[in-house]
Amino acid sequence: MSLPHAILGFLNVTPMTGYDLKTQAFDRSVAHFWPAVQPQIYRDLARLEAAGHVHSETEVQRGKPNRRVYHITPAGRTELDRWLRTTPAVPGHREPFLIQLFFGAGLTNSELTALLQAQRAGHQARLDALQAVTMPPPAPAEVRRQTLTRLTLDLGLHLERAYLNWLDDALRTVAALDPAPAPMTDTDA
Amino acid sequence: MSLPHAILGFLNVTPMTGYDLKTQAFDRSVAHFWPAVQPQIYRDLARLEAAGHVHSETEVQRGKPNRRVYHITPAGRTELDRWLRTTPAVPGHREPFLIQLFFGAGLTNSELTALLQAQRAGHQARLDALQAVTMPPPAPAEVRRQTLTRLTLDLGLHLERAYLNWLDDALRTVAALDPAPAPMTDTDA
DNA sequence: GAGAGCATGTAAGAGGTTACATGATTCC
DNA sequence: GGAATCATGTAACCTCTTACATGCTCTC
Repeated sequence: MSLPHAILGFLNVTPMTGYDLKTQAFDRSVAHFWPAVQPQIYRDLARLEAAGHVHSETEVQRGKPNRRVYHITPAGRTELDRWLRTTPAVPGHREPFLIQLFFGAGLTNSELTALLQAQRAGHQARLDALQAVTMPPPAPAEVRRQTLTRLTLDLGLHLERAYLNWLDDALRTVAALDPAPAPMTDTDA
Repeated sequence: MSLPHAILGFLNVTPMTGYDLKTQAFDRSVAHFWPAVQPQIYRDLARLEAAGHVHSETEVQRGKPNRRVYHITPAGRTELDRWLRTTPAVPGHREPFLIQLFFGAGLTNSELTALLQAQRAGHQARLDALQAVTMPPPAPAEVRRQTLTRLTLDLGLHLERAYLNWLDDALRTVAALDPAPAPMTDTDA
């Protein structure tokens, strides 16, 4: 139930269209901890409107498609405010790559290394992207907001660095493994 | 598409029932990077059987419900083997708590601290659970498998420690924030 | 002429969660 | 007497992803 609340959070700052939410809001600020695709944003906007948390007005444009601009309502603001104080459970972490590693005793050392290196490239790219984010110069009225934004970036940096450290450890560990063939199963042996 | 392959991975070691998979296999070894609930396991077993990757036999028991024991088929083994070599994308990370932090400038310092501390408790509990896992004594024939299992545990440890470090930083940062009221929105100001 | 940007959505499906339903045995 | 363990599933629902569909304008 977090995506609708993230939408409310953005609309609470300024009214926007679904398109704006996707390209300006999500993709540029929260994508690293809450990626959102476009059909989902439109669907949740429709639900939020049905619930009375937002309302929309169509702006006619010439030469461009009409814009449907969404505003937060007082009820939406109340809901956002309430949700911001709830305690979310720590989400379960799902890592397909670890399933491969866990069941990968039948792979050769070089196959394992290739898997690890592919992950390494992916996480390095993420770290690079996070490091490329620039924060605007601190404005006195925005210190609180900017500090919290900075913290969300910092978590990404911490986690990606930890992941990369582990990958480097794992690459060394795998390189040191006895390359003796490990049977896929007991019955194969 | 990882859960069916994890099931194949377990059945490749030994035949099991859906119940065994849930209570013996998933909950005791891969839950920290791939939690699975029971209806999902039964559903994927049905799909795997329809695809010819597993087949089942019913064992009649007295005093207990019948057991439906699933075995991997040669086709299932081929599929597992193929999948283990594919390169999975780095999954998007979703953290509801960071949405609260990102939009939490309207909360008081003590409300922010409470949110951080609730997360801290959750992640500390996870770290404790990971540290409580004991590995069996190394058996020569199992070195390769055990090393890979050890690595999956290590990633959990790395990430939970990094998360906790960040939470401690964040708690200090929030404590040092000017507690001046921050308006929820521009229009509220 | 091709591609990017603006702007709206629908349809279909995969994956995951929660609640419900049943029933015997064993342990406290 | 009550809870846990064994063992099967169904039903309903929510979230997220991918593919499809449309059409104009501006820039290269």
